[in-house]
Amino acid sequence: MPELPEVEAARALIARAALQREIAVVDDADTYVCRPHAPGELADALSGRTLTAANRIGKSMWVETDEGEGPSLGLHLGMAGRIIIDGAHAGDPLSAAEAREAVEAGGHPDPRLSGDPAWARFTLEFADGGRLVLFDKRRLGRAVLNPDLTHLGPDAAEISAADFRARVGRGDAPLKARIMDQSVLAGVGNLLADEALWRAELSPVRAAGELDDDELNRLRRAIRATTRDAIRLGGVHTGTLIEHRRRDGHCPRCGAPLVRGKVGGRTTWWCPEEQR
DNA sequence: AGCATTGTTTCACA
DNA sequence: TTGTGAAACAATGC
Repeated sequence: MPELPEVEAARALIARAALQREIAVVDDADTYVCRPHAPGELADALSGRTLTAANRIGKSMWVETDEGEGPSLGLHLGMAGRIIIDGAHAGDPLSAAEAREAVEAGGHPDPRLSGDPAWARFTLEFADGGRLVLFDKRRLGRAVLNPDLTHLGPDAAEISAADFRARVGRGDAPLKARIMDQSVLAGVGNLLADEALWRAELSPVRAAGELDDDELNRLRRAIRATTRDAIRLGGVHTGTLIEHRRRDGHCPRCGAPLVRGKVGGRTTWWCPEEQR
């Protein structure tokens, strides 16, 4: 589930709990998660270094070492990854209820994390004995050295209104596919897209190039608001539409039956009455 | 048992 | 050349 809000929570966790700690041991044995690196390459590059800054664009994170003197460590949570540092975690909440619990608990203790070493796909063990773990049941997360982020568009939470209109408001592709294209705009995933389009009352299937300036501005505000709320409430799953779509299948605002279809190759829910 | 799944990359084809 | 859509990737959940 990690989309921009979950990744931002993971980045903040790293910034809060992992910086200024010397790396002693690195487990990079999972060659799929660490592809294209060979086992030992990340360990050789990172051992003895200290993490000094945690950054993010969209769903991609990179952590600097030794004030930028050392290699950077790229981290991606993929479809189901989370970051765990000394037992605290962020990323991939499995449900809205669990996300709320995690926020209320503050320290985020998670019973599922005890005794599941098989799902620790990449580990930094610090000299003080603590550890940072990329925990990922589905193994689609990544840990790489010096990640190439040049193909990413501006972060969805930071982009200016003019830049947003210029980048999103063009092309024949469905609007939803356009805002999920990470080279156009970085950070919007399947659930955040549905929620933001519903809030903006815009149809996911309209051609992106057809939107006028007012509609594009409205969509940008909806993406920002949805992102902000998701960070505050504990994740994308706390979205209003997201919580209603399977439960009763009706629009939470007007009560019309929601439509379920495929847009841009992804399952999409929307209100045919309000989203035009 | 079969289908769906939050993400990204690759490839076929317009 | 651009850009769209499907399939593959790994593994789990319903």
